[in-house]
Amino acid sequence: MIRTHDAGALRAEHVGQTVTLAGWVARRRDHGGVAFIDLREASGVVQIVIRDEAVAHSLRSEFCLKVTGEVVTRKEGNQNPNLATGEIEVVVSDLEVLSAAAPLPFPIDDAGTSKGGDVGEEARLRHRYLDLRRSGPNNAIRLRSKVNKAARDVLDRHDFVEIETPTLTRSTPEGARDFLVPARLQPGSWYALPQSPQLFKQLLMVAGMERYFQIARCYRDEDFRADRQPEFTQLDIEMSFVEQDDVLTLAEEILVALWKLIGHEVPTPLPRMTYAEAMARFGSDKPDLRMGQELTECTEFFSETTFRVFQADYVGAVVMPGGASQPRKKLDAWQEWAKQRGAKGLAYVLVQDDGELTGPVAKNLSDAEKAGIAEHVGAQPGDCIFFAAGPVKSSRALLGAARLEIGRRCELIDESAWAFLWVVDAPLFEPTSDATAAGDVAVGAGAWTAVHHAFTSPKDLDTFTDDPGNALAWAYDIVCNGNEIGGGSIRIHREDIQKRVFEIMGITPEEADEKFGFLLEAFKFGAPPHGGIAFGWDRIVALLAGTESIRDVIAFPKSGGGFDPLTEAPAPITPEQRKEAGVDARPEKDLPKDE
RNA sequence: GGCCCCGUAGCGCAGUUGGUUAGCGCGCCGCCCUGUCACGGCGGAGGCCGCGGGUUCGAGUCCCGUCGGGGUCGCCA
Repeated sequence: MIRTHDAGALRAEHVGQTVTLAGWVARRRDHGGVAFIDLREASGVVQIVIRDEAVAHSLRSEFCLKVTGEVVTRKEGNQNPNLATGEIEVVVSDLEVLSAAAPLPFPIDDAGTSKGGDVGEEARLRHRYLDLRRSGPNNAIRLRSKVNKAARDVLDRHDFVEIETPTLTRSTPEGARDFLVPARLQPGSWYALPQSPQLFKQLLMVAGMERYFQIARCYRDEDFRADRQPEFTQLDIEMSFVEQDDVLTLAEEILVALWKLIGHEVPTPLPRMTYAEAMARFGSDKPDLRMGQELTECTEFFSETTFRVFQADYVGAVVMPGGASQPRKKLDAWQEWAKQRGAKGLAYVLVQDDGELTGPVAKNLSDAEKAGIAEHVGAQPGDCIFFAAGPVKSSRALLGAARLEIGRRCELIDESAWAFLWVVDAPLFEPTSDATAAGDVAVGAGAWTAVHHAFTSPKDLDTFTDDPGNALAWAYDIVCNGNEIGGGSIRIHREDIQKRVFEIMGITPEEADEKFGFLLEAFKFGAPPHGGIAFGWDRIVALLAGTESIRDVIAFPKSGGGFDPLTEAPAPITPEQRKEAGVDARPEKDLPKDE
């Protein structure tokens, strides 16, 4: 090693020793005859003292240095209690510039950042290697490594086998767009990058691995969102001979180990809620339980109403505490907010301090309705009641979004809380019209499509064909603070059940064979019952790191549009590459169109 | 794909109802400084105001288009 000691580990006990350190110039304070440099490396920071002005003068921020010197006690009054190494300093006898640094595009040092303002994300990503020298981003990536290890430790205790699956493969059944890779050796044919290792992990169960996991890269070619990257990571797990509870218990053990890293004890078992209950109470399949303001069902309450808007399949409400005093302008803004979400608007009633109901909707209510509604929805004088009426699903979704917006605006969310929740008993199918509104690549042409995926086991094997809309699945999502951080299911391992599921989804045997015949074939050879879960690793690490964006916990993330500002990928290719890759090759026969 | 916001010095930002020489902080460069730790002092350099067009006597400022970034809904588990 070039260094004899870690700079950040030096303490009073090292006084008198001659040490050689290597690191970067974090800050320099040149006084002419004497200069101080904060030398930074992975272990921390130590102050080095240079008495040779000729040596010190040319040093600049982020020069990479090797220094040799004696560790000495700092004089009384010269200690720096803000530094772990603040009782000592290293008096340099020899200094070598290992590598000089050009002027920096943005400040690296924390003090510089606090002086000069936050750095924009684009600049940070363009010089991500410098960004990662900064303490915040650096710690986030280091935390991610610890998170990986913590999970591996738990899984190792349970005899899991870590197995890598291919990234050049066939389309997997998640339903997003695939990234495609041309196959040079078979012009006209393409690999797909996996949207998840779903099919492979099931094959590994057939292969007798029994307990598989992988920290797996997944690829989905969808439009960008704050939370999304075209490539992202899952902790992917699959287990044989298990039931739902077995998977949930293991998942909880992992979550406990992860949150322990940041000093939080997650109490287990985690609460569970059915999908139906989550939708009814929170208007969401991933409720944020850090706040109250649950939705109230008012369909029954308004069953006799003469107000035409409320003569609907569903009427629900959510209360905004203190919302009655909002100025007209703010109430109008809520309408805009609702319209942005594709709703016609957001009906509201203001409960005045004297209990009188006002607002445009109030005059349409009967006296009996006016007398009872505040109590029915739990509104106090001074509150605002928002209503949504119409189809159950969209109305609840609107109220659920309103609930969260109320939480933000009224600061009802307990930011210090960690609220975990299992959402179980998800529906097996949803009407295709919901899923494929915009030409989705959903598998199958039937009236129903799988909510999770086509291999999810029905809870009731006898009745699901009769009433697909109400059939429940052995599927579960783990939710933390309103984020879905993982999900999985017990899979179908019986051929007859799988056939019936395909049938309901309108997948013909031919199509099934074309898309995942290899899996169905595998299932003919004594497939064990199995199930699993996949965690959204980027989001989990972001939560643990306390950052807003998953970009902060990815070493080299992409920015909007899938562009990497550092490498400037994606990039055009040469005509030669184009020809060789076979991008333009005409296949002998085109496959039938999707849909 | 729809809607909203932002592009001004290396970085973070200001720039009035359109007005003459576009500012501030940090950083950078030079000189000085022997106990600082967000060191300090003096001096200096650095701008296609994203790009293209238009309105105007005059555009960083107003209009149209375009590119880039961010957010959000659609989409995506």
